Amino acid sequence: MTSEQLNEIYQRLFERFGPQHWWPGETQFEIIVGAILTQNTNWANVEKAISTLKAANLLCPRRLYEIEIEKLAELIRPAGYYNIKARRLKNFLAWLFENHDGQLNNLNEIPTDLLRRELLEIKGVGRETADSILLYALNRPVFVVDAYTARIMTRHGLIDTDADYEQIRELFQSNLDEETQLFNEYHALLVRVGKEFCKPKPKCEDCPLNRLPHTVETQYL
DNA sequence: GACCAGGCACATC
DNA sequence: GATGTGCATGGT
Repeated sequence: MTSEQLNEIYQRLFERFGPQHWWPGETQFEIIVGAILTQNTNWANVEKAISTLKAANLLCPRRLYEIEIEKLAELIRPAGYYNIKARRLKNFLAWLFENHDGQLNNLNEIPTDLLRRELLEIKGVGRETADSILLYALNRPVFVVDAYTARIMTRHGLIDTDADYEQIRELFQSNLDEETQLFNEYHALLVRVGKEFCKPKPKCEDCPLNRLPHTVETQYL
């Protein structure tokens, strides 16, 4: 897997789909909330929960920090796993208020690698959630790996089927220019093509990544 | 009705 | 370290 191949994949995706305008959220905090709510969950369901929070004027750190967890759980119900996700949102806010004065702006001074370690210590914030927050909410050049990324790359025979999260992230980060905008668009494009073509039971014939270098036959492994 | 969706923590071996 | 399981809603 070379830097040229990774850049070619990006070019093909961008030419086919164009800019994806990620993350679909208006504020830093909305992006963070979305990153937690979308864990193993369809984005359409997350949008319902976000709309409810927005309508209740709760999409701000202070008010979400102060609301009772039971009320929060009920409000985010459409996003699924609502009890556990309410706890995870509370865990993030506890960290923000107890360590950084409740101000997202205070995170700007922290080096990316240190901030990533801090985020990963929050119960309910794993690698993908932490990296999504870093890239899309905090504009740090961190490549986000998700289920689509891994599935696309393995199905094309471009990485080992047993490659773990950090190995896949390393592959992208070390072979691409370390630019926030490139990582942003690249991940969004992988999700875009993954939703349409790289499903568990795929219909890959018209995928723009077809024969790069895989063949249609190898996709059905 | 089965399957899937932009994960994660925890138990167990 | 690898593998299995609970968490839950809504769309196809």
